[in-house]
Amino acid sequence: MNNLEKPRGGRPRAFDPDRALDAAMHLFWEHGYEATSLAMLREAMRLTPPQIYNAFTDKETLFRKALERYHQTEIGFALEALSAPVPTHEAIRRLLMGAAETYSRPGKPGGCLFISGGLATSPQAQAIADELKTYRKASEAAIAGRLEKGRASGELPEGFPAEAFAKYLAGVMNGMSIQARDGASAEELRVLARTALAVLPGEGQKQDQSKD
Amino acid sequence: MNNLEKPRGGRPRAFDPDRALDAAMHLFWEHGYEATSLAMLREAMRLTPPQIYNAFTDKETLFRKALERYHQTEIGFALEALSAPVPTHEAIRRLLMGAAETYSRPGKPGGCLFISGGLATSPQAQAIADELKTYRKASEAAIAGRLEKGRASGELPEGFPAEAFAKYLAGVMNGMSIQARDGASAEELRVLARTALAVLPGEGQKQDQSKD
DNA sequence: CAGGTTTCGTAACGATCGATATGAATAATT
DNA sequence: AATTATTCATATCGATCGTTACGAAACCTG
Repeated sequence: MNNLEKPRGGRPRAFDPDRALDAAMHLFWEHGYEATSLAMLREAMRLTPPQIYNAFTDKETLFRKALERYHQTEIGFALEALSAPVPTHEAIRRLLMGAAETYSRPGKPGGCLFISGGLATSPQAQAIADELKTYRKASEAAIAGRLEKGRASGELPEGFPAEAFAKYLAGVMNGMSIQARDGASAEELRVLARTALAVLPGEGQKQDQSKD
Repeated sequence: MNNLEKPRGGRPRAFDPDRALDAAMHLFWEHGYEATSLAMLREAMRLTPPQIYNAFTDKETLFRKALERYHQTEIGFALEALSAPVPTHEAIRRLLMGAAETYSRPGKPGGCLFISGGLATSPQAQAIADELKTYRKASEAAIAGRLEKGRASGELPEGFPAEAFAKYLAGVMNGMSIQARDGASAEELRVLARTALAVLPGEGQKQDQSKD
């Protein structure tokens, strides 16, 4: 499982597994798990089928590793925002603004892989759908954790419904992902995010639609 | 194209096309366009392949007719809400609350067919993805139209950004669709909708989270 | 250099995909 | 009754799906 493990011998790889995984990730990001065929992967990764299967076991394992890589390389903004030593409102603002940028980055597929990867799947790919759902639920839980922290510190009201609010914020981010896929620009997503932020207590509750 | 047109002769159909189309619609709703195979459709519609192809031309046409039927039979709440002779805030409230119910109806697939039907597709199904996007954009435009009407009538402020707000509301509904697919209950979706509504001017701007 | 190990390229596997050819069966029309 | 039109059921089409034998090639260890 570790890329750093040295083999005891044998013919060396003629390709960089991480670069190949990157190509696969972008393809899954664009077309989803099931709609991405081995033929497409073969062309994008510039590998033969046996090379893919030797390095990544099978299509499902390749997709799971693509998810891990996406989590590590593409959406670090989320953990950064939620763990930054800033007020709760600012943390959530960074989260939504980061999503606005990340979901509409030029040269990358629009939206979030955790959604585009497979929302409605065939029964055979149910495990993949479940895996993606797990990632989405983890995001929602992370938001809830940050909000509860804000409530504990007194930034948010006593009876603030952290979980319900996290479900709202996660829902907004999911919606942004779809809007991004439908062509929304980074600026449009920022405006959407700013509107969504207006319901969160803190930061003086400004209701205007002017730019930052 | 019309179900009411009488044939000049020939053997009569041994099935009800509308019931068969309903079965297909639910299957597409659950699994999306590409992940729904003819074998699955054959079983759910209780028809043989030639029956399906004779009545609906091909899989793509069947899906498009399923979209039309979904639009007519499942999401009438949207047009009702937006065309009802009620204040703007109430119209939008009905829209979001209707979505909360419709996206989590027992016995039906979670979420909205216009999203679950195919968000990320193979290149061969690009036309289907475009068609779904057109439906989503039409929804957003309908919301924008209702908001502009509210602005024109003086219910909303002079410079109210109807289109940007419509993009926010459409995004929230898209997010609700995904939350519904991830198992959110009608009540959870109503809470989400109520939170989202708080940013819309009118109705006294109440910020509490209590039930209706 | 011989033995062991891993990856290489070529070719093809069985399963499933969407879609159809074929001819019998059932209706309205003449 | 004969003709025409449409749907029926059976069987199967070629293409693509994910996956894998197979043997040669390229490295490390002894």
